[in-house]
Amino acid sequence: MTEQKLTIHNTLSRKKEEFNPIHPPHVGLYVCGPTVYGDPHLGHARPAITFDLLFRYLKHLGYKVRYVRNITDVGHLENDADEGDDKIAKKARLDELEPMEIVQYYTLRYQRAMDSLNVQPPSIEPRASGHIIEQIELIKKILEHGYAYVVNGSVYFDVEAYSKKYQYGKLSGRVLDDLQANTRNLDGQSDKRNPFDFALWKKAAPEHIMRWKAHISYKSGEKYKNGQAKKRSFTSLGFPGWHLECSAMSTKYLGETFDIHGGGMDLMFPHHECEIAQNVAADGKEAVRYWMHNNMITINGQKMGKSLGNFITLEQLFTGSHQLLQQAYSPMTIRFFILQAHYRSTLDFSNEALQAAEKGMQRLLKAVETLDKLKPSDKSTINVAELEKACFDALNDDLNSPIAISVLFDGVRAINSVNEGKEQISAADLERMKLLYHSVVFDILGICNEKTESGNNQLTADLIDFILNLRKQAKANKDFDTSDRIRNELTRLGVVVKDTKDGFEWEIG
RNA sequence: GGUACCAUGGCCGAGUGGCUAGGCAGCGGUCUGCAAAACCGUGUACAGCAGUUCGACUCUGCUUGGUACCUCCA
Repeated sequence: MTEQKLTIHNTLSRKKEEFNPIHPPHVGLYVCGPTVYGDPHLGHARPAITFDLLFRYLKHLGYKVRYVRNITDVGHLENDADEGDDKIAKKARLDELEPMEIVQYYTLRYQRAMDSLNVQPPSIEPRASGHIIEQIELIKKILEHGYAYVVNGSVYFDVEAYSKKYQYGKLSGRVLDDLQANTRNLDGQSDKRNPFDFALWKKAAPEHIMRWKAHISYKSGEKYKNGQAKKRSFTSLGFPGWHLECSAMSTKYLGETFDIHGGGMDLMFPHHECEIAQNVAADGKEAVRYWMHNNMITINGQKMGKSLGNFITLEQLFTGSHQLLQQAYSPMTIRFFILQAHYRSTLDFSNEALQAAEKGMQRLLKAVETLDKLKPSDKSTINVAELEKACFDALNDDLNSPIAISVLFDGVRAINSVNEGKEQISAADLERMKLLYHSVVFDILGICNEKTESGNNQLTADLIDFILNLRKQAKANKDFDTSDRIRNELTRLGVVVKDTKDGFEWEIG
């Protein structure tokens, strides 16, 4: 369909690169999912929708994609100090619930929100807690290769040792010396040799409610006099470090090397940096070919984040129940809003911007409906091929959805002009146009028409049609008192009446 | 403090060394009993200063302002 190939921006090289999968037609895609200890918010929607677009587009291009998006349900600490709390354990303690109750509750809330945003479920959605064994195996390998050390039952990654051979910080552009100088050291509390070391396994205090027994035996670097490697072993009741889960699960489901790893830009350091280090330390090679990072959503120019307390949950957005919101915004409005900005730009939230997105999307969807009503002519005065090319060129250019959408809007004007008889379209071009809009709008951008599915059943629809036909009669008889009364009453009941050339339209608003 | 990034018309938001992105709002028009809706048309903006260039919003330097990461965050 297109001559141009898909290029994607690789964070590693900071350049757009042509996308070539390792084992075509298969593509392995891993994206960092949520830590399920709170309601999903607008920030969660961005990576989900960004990588949903990628997922959908790769499939459109004919690739067979295995998309893995994890659920973090253990190991994500409140802070990096040794006394750091596990987020889920903490929430569980506060609410007097089993940690897995918290996990279950928020996982379902997340999935439901993603569903309403028309985000397709990933192929595999693994949980960290279900992969403790894999994570312990990984720790063992890293210990045997000499890039980790054991202190008081906890295991830490030895960044300094790793840096002698490999470049720690290459993804985020950080230099070890800077890290050394600038990392906060919480005085004396730490078992770590260096403040920038990170935990692979944390020994848990007895009151810690989420912990697993790890029995780790490994060949240490030390040797007996006869040359045999000394074996060491220890048992520790604890839990895995946050960064470990993604390394373990991506390797398990996508292999030691795979194509694309995505996530929010805020995860670049330290999370993804640590992930690279863990994979290299364990297997001697980097796992990921292309790193993709979406930018943040801002609110009044400031990052929206859980820790900043300025986030809006998706439910609040859908229902309009937040002091910053002037109205409710439908899931599709949110989706369209996010797609109207490029995924690597920050996107500023405002009521005005969301309202603009809402109206724009309605215009686009209306035109897609109009497309089905168009009458073909002998020839075309509009260039569908050019439109199509511009649209796919944009998508191929690092998923430039805002440009693709702007091209679609050019087409909207053409569609409306044909409808008004100002332009003409041939039967073949009309088919091509329909195919283009259906595949780009519905399949790739994943926009669906929400209007039709609101709770109005057939009886209601028939009744409203009946009443409006009475009004139409009244109008024909110039009985405007009656016609206005009907319109006003329907408006009061929430039915928006729109007069058209040959009759009326209505919708429940 | 260190390291990045950004600065575009009323708002959101693309992009480029010379040729109008797009959406929303506004304005003008078509339609209409009125209104609404819908549709059509319409806007030369690119933080400031200096430099490179035939030509810069786009390249370079400086200034100012802002943001992010360095601690958990999508």
